[in-house]
Amino acid sequence: MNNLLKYIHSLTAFSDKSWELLQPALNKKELKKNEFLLKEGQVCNSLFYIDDGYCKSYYEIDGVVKNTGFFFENDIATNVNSFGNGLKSEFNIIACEPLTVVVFDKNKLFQAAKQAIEIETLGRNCIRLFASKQEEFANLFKIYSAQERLEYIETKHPEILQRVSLSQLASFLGVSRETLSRIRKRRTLS
Amino acid sequence: MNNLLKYIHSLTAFSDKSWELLQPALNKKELKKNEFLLKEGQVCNSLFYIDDGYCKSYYEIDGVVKNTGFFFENDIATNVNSFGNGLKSEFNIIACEPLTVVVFDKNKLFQAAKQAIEIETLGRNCIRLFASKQEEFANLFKIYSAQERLEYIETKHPEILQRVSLSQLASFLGVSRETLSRIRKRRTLS
DNA sequence: AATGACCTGTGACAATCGTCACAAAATCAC
DNA sequence: GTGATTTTGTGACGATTGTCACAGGTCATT
Repeated sequence: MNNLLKYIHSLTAFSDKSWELLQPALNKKELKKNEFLLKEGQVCNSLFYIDDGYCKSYYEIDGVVKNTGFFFENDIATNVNSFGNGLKSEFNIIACEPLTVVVFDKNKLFQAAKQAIEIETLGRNCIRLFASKQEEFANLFKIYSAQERLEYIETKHPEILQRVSLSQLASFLGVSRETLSRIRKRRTLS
Repeated sequence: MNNLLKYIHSLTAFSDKSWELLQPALNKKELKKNEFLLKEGQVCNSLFYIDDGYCKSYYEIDGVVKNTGFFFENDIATNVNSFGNGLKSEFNIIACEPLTVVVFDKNKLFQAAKQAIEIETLGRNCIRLFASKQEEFANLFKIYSAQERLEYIETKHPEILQRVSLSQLASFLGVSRETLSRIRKRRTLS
């Protein structure tokens, strides 16, 4: 839990008492590669703090996998829409490597937040970071071409390229595997 | 302020006392068409509750306008990244019609939130809605084609089509104006 | 060494898209 | 109403992309 505590302190002031109050909502969990954190159709009642390893979110449409997000150490993975509104999730979250997460249980988290405003503030900050990330990637598609999106990831988020295969990255960039391969080729020629 | 109060009550339990504590952070403002709520390069220190009219966020890249979001009545408009981290905004927010907004001042809001957990919770819920919306639109680009994105907007967010011109909508969908026009033509022929 | 699973590249071809240019239609200001 | 401005549609053409098919490479396991 040390990584989590550091992460929390980087986000907001957090007393020992708040940390104690938060404990009942936390649950450390180890997952094997390809185990699900969240399945399509389920309601998401958890936030997943990624302690070690990484996971991805993906839609499966007509049998085709479309990756929508990658979550590494010190990220929070969840389905905000399902978590916040109690709706069924339209996508999956799956471990891409052996994965260690700290699971925040929604109900117990809300109970704890009522007792300590620091926990409420922590929640707000977690969601703020999440929103910030989503905004960043949503805008990528509106202002950049496929090639520019790749270059953006290369400069601003090299960690993704270091750990995710190009096949996996392609749908995240909104292009086919073959197109991503050709974009890379085009550049080396010029 | 009636609309805002209803909006708040739809999000979270909110006492009269919290409402009073919140007042110093609020400031009603009227803007003409094409007035800026936020300019590129500025730090965003406000949340804008849209009371009447609508506005949009856009990047201007090499002189070309790229719309990234539209905000209507009962939406909150802001730059989460700038607001949360105190960074300069990379995009603009501008009134598309005569606009009435309630401006939340960041510092005064945070001060009020320290005194009432209900305000802190309100903040969390506002950001949660924002994150939810961003996630929805970010995923659109990863899982759908341009035509499918248009159809998604038509069925799930018809209010955008009713109020925004097709020229304005095009960059939001990540295509050129001409392509959007042809997608519409293609469909009427089949 | 052999096997199988996965990843990457590439050729061919059709579909889609961006850009430039211009015209028609709709809207706005006076 | 009239002229100006904005919006939308469309033709032409080159660039980019998706799809299908196949080949070579890497890596872990046996």
